[in-house]
Amino acid sequence: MTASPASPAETDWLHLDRQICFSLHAASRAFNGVYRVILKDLGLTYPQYLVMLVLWEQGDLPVKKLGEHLRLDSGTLSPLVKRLEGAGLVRRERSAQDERSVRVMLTEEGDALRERALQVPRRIMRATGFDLGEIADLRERLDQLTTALDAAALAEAEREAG
Amino acid sequence: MTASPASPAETDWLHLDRQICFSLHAASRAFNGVYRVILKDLGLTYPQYLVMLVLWEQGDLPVKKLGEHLRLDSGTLSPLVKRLEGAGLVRRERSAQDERSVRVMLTEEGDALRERALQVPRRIMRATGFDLGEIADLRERLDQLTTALDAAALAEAEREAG
DNA sequence: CACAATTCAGTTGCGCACAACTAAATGGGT
DNA sequence: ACCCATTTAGTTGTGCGCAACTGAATTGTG
Repeated sequence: MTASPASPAETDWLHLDRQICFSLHAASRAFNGVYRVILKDLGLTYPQYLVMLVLWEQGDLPVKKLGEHLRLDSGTLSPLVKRLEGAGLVRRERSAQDERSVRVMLTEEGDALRERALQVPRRIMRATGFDLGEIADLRERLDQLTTALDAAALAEAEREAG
Repeated sequence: MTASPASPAETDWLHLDRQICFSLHAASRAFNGVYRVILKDLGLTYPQYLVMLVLWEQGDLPVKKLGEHLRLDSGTLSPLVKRLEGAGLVRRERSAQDERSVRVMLTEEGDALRERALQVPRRIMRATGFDLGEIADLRERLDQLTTALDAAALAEAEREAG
């Protein structure tokens, strides 16, 4: 078999793919792991923390809007919000104007948790070992990747349907 | 509380954190989504594909070694491998030398699937819109991140225990 | 040799992600 | 006014990830 330095041989693509998807998969889980440890103090999981961050920043929101901010659907959010409600951090209230809509509102306790959460981001930053610039750069790449991937997934899905 | 213009005010950290963890979370799910669509042809999920990639590359392996390659424990791997076995892609065989160990081996069908999987990496590459160099660069950053995060999670866990 | 500690696979329980579905409320078109 | 498509939450089922545990086999130590 001859060497092909320009583009990898057919077979090597799988090896490459293994490296790439493993890296992202592992990074995501590692991130999740650090958040899990740090958030244990607050009694939150990582996705629950994401929901709380949105509520602290945006104020009360209907489930639908929450889902748009986080790209999560009701299948994920409904039980998650229910657990936050069980923890006393959040109330749910069906809208009077539109009875389909359910507004998720911070309780006093949920609002108070924000103070304790203020320490989280710096502990995460320290854990990454990255500075602000590196994080911003990584974030930009990831967002770029996400945009491209979402578009591609849509195209693939349509290729199948249409 | 005095203002500190050099670094963001206490409150802004949460906003920043929201952006960062959302970006990684979203990228991971977007990646997963593209793989899901593309792998549907092969009848594999994304983590199942990862396992198959390792087996195609390394040959038969005990569950333990599989877990080391993928950083997954038996709680995740046992049922996953069982499903691969159910799909006829893999056999499990308890080692004669060490009866604790279970060897995961490709069936003929599992080995044959490799041919059809060869098309996957390039479809993924196309979906990302990145070239080889950009992907390699991103991969390097992610690995760097994972290493730092794993070390930090360990340190946090030890801080708690000790 | 005997006994304790360790290793390995598997199970259970919980939470998340997502597809597919249900049910109720709303809004538009005729 | 009526019907129908759409919107919004929620439920169900499947699979992954991880912690905590069980049970069997192996290894190390006295």
